[in-house]
Amino acid sequence: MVKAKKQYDSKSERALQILDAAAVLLGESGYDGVSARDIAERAGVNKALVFYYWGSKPELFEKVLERYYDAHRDALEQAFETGGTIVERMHRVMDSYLDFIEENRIYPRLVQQQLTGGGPHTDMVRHHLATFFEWITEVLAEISPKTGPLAAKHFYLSISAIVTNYFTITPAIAKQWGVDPMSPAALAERREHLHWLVDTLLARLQEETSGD
Amino acid sequence: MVKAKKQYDSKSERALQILDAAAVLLGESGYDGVSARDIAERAGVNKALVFYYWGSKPELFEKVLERYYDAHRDALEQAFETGGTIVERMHRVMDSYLDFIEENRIYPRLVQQQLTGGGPHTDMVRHHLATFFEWITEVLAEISPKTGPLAAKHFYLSISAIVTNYFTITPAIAKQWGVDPMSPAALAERREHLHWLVDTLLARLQEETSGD
DNA sequence: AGTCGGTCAAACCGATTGGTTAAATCAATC
DNA sequence: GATTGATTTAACCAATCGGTTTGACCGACT
Repeated sequence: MVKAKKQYDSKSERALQILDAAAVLLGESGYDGVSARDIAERAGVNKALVFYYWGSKPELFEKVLERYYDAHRDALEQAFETGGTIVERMHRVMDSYLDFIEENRIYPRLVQQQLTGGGPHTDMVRHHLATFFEWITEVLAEISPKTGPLAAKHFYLSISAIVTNYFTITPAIAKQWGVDPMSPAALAERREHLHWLVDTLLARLQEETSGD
Repeated sequence: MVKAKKQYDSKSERALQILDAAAVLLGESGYDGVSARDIAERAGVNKALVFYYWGSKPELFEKVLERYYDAHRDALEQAFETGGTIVERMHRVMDSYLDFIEENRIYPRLVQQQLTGGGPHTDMVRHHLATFFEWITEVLAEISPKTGPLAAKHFYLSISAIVTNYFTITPAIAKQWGVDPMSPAALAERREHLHWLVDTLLARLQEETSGD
């Protein structure tokens, strides 16, 4: 499911089974909505094994989040590092973000859960958001004023919101949406929309800031 | 807290105390993270009274959500109904939405919780989202194509995402944000950002669709 | 004085929670 | 074939969950 990191390779197969099962259930029902027994059952494993491998419930879910955050950071790091124009860089970042979410569809759900009061790991989310916050404000620093309504931080919020919320909202309005929002065609169309949107915003932003 | 609706006026003061306490705690910790004992304690009331007035935990939280949804719909209904240009109408809708959230800051948290797997009331959220979906697609129908990446449904998603996510994300990055994100000055600045953003999008959208 | 609805405290219920433990199983080693 | 260490199991624990029940208390009305 999530691309394996070195530190997880050393874990036994059974341990990763449990981690994967925990991730799925956490994404479905949230921290307090999932029991250790649910996880064990889903993983096809005895409940004691959950604690044998992962210590406690908060520790287990910490590892679930950590694995996703690490994978997310790895996925976006390259996109940020390489050069090009601002528009090119933003497209690359957004595409990497979309690629990652499409491969890990429960990820935006996990993040939103943490932000809206799910579990005991809000500090992790905070630190993780801060990282991307710094990255994207650095990219936009060239054309975005340091303060005011066109500051980079506002665009960071707006863009990350429109990228992620598609995956948390559309499942609830699939009927109105017409087609399956998670079908390849629908996902491609959404990506086009986001490209158009970012292009439009950056174009006017460049106009205004160069004119000052 | 939430503007009282007629149907709640008939309820006793104690009953509303409990409802308010439930709303606050639900916003903080989510459906499964709050116990009936917590609610009673917060309301300064005996636990038995919670069930005496509201029957059961799911019923109580259903009423919490219902009260918010009703208030939200009432707040936006007027904004949609009255006329004007598309840009004017969109501004009015967005401002009404922001006014409502600023007065009820736990509301976007409750919605996100429901969307990401919190409680047993996903159908209510679905129905509620569907209502706004129809409203806003109707407003945008004049300048938005019926299909493709510039269809109204995409803008509905994008705009509602950037409006609400400010209130769910900024509390987690308050340090990086510089000022208190919920201060009047910060809220006004965010509102300016959103106006600029919507104006920019609608302007280019009108260009493109009139040129076809 | 008696009654009534609202409120309280507290005991209580079965079910479920996170977590532990001691014994059983098994493959690999000697 | 005995030993070992890793893995598996079911039984078990105290605490908490949603929800109920009983009985007393209180102020307001008849």
